[in-house]
Amino acid sequence: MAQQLSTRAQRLRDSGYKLTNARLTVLNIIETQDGHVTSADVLDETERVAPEIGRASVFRALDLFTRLSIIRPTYINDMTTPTYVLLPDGHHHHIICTNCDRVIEFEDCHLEKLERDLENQFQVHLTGHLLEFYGTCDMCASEHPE
Amino acid sequence: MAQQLSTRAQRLRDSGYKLTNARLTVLNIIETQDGHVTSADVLDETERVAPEIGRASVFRALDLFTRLSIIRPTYINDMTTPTYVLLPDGHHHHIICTNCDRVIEFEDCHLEKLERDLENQFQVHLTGHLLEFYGTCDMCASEHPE
DNA sequence: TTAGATGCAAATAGTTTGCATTTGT
DNA sequence: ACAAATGCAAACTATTTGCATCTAA
Repeated sequence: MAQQLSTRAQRLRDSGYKLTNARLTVLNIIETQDGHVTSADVLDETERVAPEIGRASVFRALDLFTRLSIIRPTYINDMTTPTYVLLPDGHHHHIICTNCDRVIEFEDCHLEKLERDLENQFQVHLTGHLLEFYGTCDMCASEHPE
Repeated sequence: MAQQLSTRAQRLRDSGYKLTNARLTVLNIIETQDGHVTSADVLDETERVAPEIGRASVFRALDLFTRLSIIRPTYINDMTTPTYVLLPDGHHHHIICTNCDRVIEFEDCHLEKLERDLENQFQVHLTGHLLEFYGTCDMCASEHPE
């Protein structure tokens, strides 16, 4: 297991979890496809890259990463399978077209102040956030007669 | 079908969808439990209230309401089943404790300006948004040795 | 050394489908 | 009247489980 340790991998270890081949492989896949991945994407890629890793371990890793706020499952276009998004610096933002399911990512959210206010108000310690806007994109607006 | 038409029901009709018993029942269930519901919750309640409504129609309704930004599926504590949240005025905000899965809702998000900026920047028409913060709540902070 | 993590394959759930029938408009 | 939506039950698909084995620390 001679993979480089990403910051996130170190975070895993710091939280007391073993850096196993399954976990590092899954993490690496998610980081490489940096953006949105479904469990199916990860399963396929894992199968290709390291077929000895079992399906269950992939799900266990996704679950663990979610609890650590490394990724976050959301529903993009599929009711059945979540799409996992990396929370690069603890946050992620995108616009989802509810007509064609296209995803547009954007950077600035200006939520730092709100985050601090909420921490004070509710006495919580916040580690990340996800902001999703829904609507129709330009292509759908023009094509769509309805 | 002598139910009162909620604003959302009218929105359904205005969008050209039929106001069927299945849809109105599901919508009513979600509005009544106003907050978070899983598909299982809705299925159970539908079974209780109107057993003649088929499972498939419930899912079809949830899917339709999602596309209309009336509700939005999210992951609260279950990787497998989405929790649907009402987007009361097109938006919803909450804090999820990644340790105990408690959900804290809050009102103000001050995202109106960002929303308008994004509409201009990407030429989209936005109908709603969801903002989730992740972290640990006060109770977990005190109990948690780790 | 040993608790924690894995891989496997079978079991479980959750959701979708196809189609004849019904229903809102 | 008739396209749209439904209910049903079977088919699917995604995820989880139990357990013997393995491995990172």
